[in-house]
Amino acid sequence: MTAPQTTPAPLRRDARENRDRILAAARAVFAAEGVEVPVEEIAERAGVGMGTLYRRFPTKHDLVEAVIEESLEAFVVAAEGALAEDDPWTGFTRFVERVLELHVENRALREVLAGTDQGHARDAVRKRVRPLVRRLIERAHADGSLRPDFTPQDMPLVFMTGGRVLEAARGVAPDLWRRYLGLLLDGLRAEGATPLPRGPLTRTQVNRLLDGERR
Amino acid sequence: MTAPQTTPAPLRRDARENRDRILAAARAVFAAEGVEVPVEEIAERAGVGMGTLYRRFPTKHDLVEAVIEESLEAFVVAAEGALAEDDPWTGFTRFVERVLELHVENRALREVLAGTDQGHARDAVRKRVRPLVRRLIERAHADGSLRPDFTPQDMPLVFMTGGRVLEAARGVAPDLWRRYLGLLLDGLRAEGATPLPRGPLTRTQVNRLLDGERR
DNA sequence: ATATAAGCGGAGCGACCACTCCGCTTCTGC
DNA sequence: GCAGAAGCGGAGTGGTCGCTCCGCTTATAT
Repeated sequence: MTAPQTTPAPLRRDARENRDRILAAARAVFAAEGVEVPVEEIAERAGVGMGTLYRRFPTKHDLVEAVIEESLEAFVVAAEGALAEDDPWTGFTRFVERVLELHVENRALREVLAGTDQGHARDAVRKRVRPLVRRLIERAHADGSLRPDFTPQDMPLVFMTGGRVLEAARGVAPDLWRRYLGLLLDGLRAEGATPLPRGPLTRTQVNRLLDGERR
Repeated sequence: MTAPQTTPAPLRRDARENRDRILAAARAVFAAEGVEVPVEEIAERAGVGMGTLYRRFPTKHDLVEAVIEESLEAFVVAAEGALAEDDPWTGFTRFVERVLELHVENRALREVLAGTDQGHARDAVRKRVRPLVRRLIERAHADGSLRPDFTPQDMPLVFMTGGRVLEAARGVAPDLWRRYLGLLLDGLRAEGATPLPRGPLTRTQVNRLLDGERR
């Protein structure tokens, strides 16, 4: 077996151009309309046939993954930027804010992050972001700004709910999420925090939740 | 024209029984699985054919309306119960809590309330609940427990986000919403409230949001 | 130039779902 | 008990969407 050395064989020039056009179209359409759009719309916009699209991306999911991977990078950048902030509370809030801003620009991003459709790219990014988020939270705990019972496992609650407001108000008041976030963040401050009626999820539970509990 | 006097003509006994069985099946199935279930599943469970179901309820939407109407009543009851509470803050929180408890029991309820699929029954209930909620909020403002910049137009944010947590965690931790609600409610207290980055929606905007901004 | 592998487009397939049509059955008033 | 209106079931229709198939076209190496 000489298997591992699999170079994918170079594409013909026209094929490569078409691939690029497909990716560009998918980027634009997914960001603007979300991942629910029919594949045909992307093929049309890219000026190629269905056959061409499916030869390059055997599955709609593959196409989504390819496109979303780039956007997910911004997620990591947001976390790094937030850690660069001097004040821990500011860092924490900037991170949340920045991530939600990314969701505004890119509808597919939210659907993939919040959705339950497995996804290699998504998992990889989550793994990279996790330690950064942990430090963000630890710093804010340490300086007494973030309520001590808030754990990294609570982070999905913030993004899920913020994203929900965003999506619902899109087209009526695209920045309503900022108001909601203001309310929630006041609840995340250490000052005036009240005991919570139940503990956080375990890491395992978070994963099961994000992967879409087995049906 | 002798129009207005339209009595709907009484059903034959067997027809009436079938109608009841359809409603019972729909109630159970919608509550457990949500409104997305195929109509056929309800027909099957009721032991009737598609023809029978559609003669009684010309549209899936009609069936949903018929079933949801009863559940919506509990919504009004929750608001009344909350007003009976002596302490305004307790009343306010009990209301939110009770509504979310209703969502746990009935998946369709959330989809209809949070969804954007018009709905006569939904609108009627909203109209009835509105003054109750206003009083609930005014009371809590007056005694200084609820932050003064929280308005009735912010209420949908609470239910939308609470419902989102509920739905996401269903099957992993059905009561996770209580933890989330604890965090949010701490943000709704007057004590320690911080200025919000943007004002509330107008009533018109709320309506447009709840009706699913024209597409 | 030409052979050939790589690439192409788009009609069509299969699965799903709301909804309809119509020949047969059953209740009910007389 | 019987006529006829009311009711019934379930195969079929039309629309959507992901994905496939295959006869034709085109880049490229010689």
